[in-house]
This record gives sequence, C-alpha cells and structure tokens, in this order.
Amino acid sequence: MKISEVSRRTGVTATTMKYYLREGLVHSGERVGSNQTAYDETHVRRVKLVRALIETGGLSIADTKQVLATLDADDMSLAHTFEAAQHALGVGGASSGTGRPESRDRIAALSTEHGWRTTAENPGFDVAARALDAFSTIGFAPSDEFLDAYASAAATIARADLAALTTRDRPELVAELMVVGTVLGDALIAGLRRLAQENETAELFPVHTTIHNEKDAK
Amino acid sequence: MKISEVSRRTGVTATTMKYYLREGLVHSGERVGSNQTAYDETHVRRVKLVRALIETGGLSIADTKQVLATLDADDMSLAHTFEAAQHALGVGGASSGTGRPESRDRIAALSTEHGWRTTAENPGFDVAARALDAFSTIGFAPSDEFLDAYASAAATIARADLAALTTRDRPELVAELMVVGTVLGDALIAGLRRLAQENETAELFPVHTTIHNEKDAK
DNA sequence: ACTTGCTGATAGTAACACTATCGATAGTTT
DNA sequence: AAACTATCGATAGTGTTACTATCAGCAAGT
Repeated sequence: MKISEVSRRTGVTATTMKYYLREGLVHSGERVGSNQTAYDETHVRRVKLVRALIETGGLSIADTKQVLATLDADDMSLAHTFEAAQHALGVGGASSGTGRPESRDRIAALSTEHGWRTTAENPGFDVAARALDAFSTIGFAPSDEFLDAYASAAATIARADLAALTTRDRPELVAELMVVGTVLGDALIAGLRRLAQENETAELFPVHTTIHNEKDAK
Repeated sequence: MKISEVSRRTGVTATTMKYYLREGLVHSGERVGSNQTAYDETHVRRVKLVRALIETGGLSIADTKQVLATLDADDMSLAHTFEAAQHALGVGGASSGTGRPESRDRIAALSTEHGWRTTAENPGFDVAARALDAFSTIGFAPSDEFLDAYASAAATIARADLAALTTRDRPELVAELMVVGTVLGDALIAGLRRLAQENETAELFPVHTTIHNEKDAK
C-alpha cells in the first residue's frame, strides 16, 4: 500500500501523514526501493487512532505521542497500562499545575467515602481538584450532595468502562481501547450531559421554553 | 482600582489584562483622566471567570468570548441561557463537524429510552455522536449496556447541576454559574472518572505491584 | 520520451495567546 | 523643581503548534 492509499482511506493528506511519521506518531513503513515505501493496515489503523485522539479527544500532537508511547510498550498489565495512559493524558486539555491542597483533600475525602482505592499519583486528583478550585475561584462552593452525585456518576461510568474492556474479544486491542476509551469517553459523557441538562431544565421549568413552537419559529 | 491591583488580585499581568480588554473579554473601566482608568470588583470577577474558562475549561479566547457574550445578554430565561451557552460552547475543545446520521440516531434512541425531552439542535447530539463515530472508527462498537450506563450517569450529573443552580442564593449569578458549571463540570467528571477507573481496575485485577500494603483487600 | 507519482528533507505559513516596548502623561517623592 | 514611578492606548514582536508547500531525485507506467 502506498502512502496515497493510506491518505485516501484515512482522510489525512500524504504530506500530513509524512509529518506524523516524522513526529513518530506512526511507525514507518517498509522501504522497498529508493522511492517507494510500503504501508499496511496497521498504518491505516494507527492514523485513524491518531485522528480520533486529536479531533475528538482534543489532544495535542505531543500529548498524542505520549499516549501512543504507552500503548506501544504493551508488555504491561491492565492496571499498569491504565496508570501509564492516565499519566500521559493527565495534562491533556487543561493546563498543568496542582490543585490547592484544600481541594485535593476534599477530593480524597470524596474518594474515601465512595470506598475507592486509589493512589495519590492518580492524575484524576489534580484534574478534579483544579476543577474544584475553579469553582471556588468564581464564588461557587460545590455542596457535598453535588460532589456526591458526580462521584456516583463517575463510578457508574468506570464500571461500564471496565466491563467493556474485559469483554473485549481481541486481547491485543485492550490497551488501545483503554487509552482511546479514556479520551473518547470524556467526550461522550460531555455530550450526554448536555442532553440530560436540557431535559432537566425542561422538567423544572416546563412552561415558557418548550411550549412555544421551535420548529416553525425559523 | 487601578489595573495593577486587578493584576495583583487575579494573577494575570497588566499587559494581558489590556489584551483581554482589547479582545472584549472584559468590559472597559471608567476613564478618569488621560492616563487613569478605574476598575472595580466586577472586573476582578470577570478576569477570574475568563481564566477559569481558559485554564480549566480549555477554551480558546474566541470560544470564551462567545460564551461570555451569551452571559452578558442575560435577559433570558434559564432554559434559553442554557441553550445559548451550550451553543456557544458547542464542541468545546474538539473540532467542529457533524456526527454520522447513524451515530446521531443511536444517541437519539438512547435519549428517548431515558425519557429525555431534547431538541435536535442541542449540540450534545453532535458531541456524543462524534465520540461514537470515533469509537467505531477504531473498531469498537459500544454496547447498549455501555451507552445506557453512560446515559444514566449523565442524568445523575444533570440533576445535580440543576439542583445546584436552583439553590443559588444570588439569582443574578445563576447564568454565570450555568455557563461555568458546564465547562468546569466536564473537567470535574473527567477527573473523578479517572479515580473511579483506578478503583475498578484494582477490584477486578487485584494487583501485585502497585499495592503498598495499606488495608486488606476484600 | 514523457507524464505521473512517490521519496525524504527543508522551509514556510496561519492561527493563537500572549508579551515587550513605545511616547505621552500624571501623580509622588526628594 | 527635578527625579522617579506608574499608568495610558497602541503597535509590533515572540514562541508554539499543526500543519503545508516546494524541492530535487528517482522509477514505474503509457
């Protein structure tokens, strides 16, 4: 398979594909002759994965590289790959830094309440703690009930995540699904949350909004 | 209050603050004299909000401007502001585009199953549908159980979101909390999900290495 | 013979989010 | 009064990111 076919089947230009090769996001093909390199299905698959992480997951090239590096070193246990993937993602999206100790403590307490066994190195602590910081910065202190509902939801999601992983047919793809599921799952829950929010709003305030005709309004 | 004090209290440099003023992210202060402009608490608050959206929410300056624009036009009902805020946030992090009809249909069916009343214009449809697309692109077709768990979690979160909104003390800040809660809530749930994932992994695969002999496993 | 497409390599680009510097001005200290 | 410090708006510059354009050299197909 030539680069043009990889390009055609993935939607990225040949030039961009070369860029990914240079950056080490995609493994190089087999050189056959002085101006030919052969690519195969694994390259197509990899490019699609890269695009999914970048487009849907919103990762940068550098973050993507990190994540893929943990994927490629797949001689690890499930737990270790998860840990590595989470660390690689860690920074992804939000900026770096550590949440205030106060917020970290609150997340830790929440975690304990829900009986979660976690390690302090889990980047989720910082991500959650910084979100909490941001809430309080703008003058909103989340209630215990609020956090509790979020934690319950997180537990539900995590159970579904692990169930999907363990029922996977091809074990060699588990690590890939784990990594990509972490990123894409965030997007999925964000979208569903928007939908659920609209429904809740409609239920709490039934009169003004849903009554007046939305279809023929335009 | 001079610009230097706003700078000191928010952590952004005076130069950056001027940039935000230029870009229309912050309302201008009151000019008092040819080289003095007076700022107040509303400016401090606004800058903090901007930083929360950019840093924790990962929004671009342009996206932030859009979101703030809907906030400033606060003569709307709760439902309308939600709708406007969600549109302004749109993809929020990921790139634009529409999910495949197939995926959109699946999300719609899921929404119906859960008894959600939503409109087709809700950007959550596209966000969720594109996440679904990305899953199938890399060869993973989410099961109904998987999606169902995600939807249940989304419903839980949305109820907590709305409860937090309606118990707000100062009604004039409801719109602000709604907007910022949409962005920060995504980060919060992402962090908690990571923690819950680690716990689930530990439960399913009692580990040999990551344990530091804390408490007994079940 | 000639068009077409591929190769790796290098240089360039557009967007983004600031950041540095400017001359003019004004209050504050010495 | 002179010196110093801080502000003003404006403009130009910076570093990063994610590509993208162009190139000379080479080889297979028509």
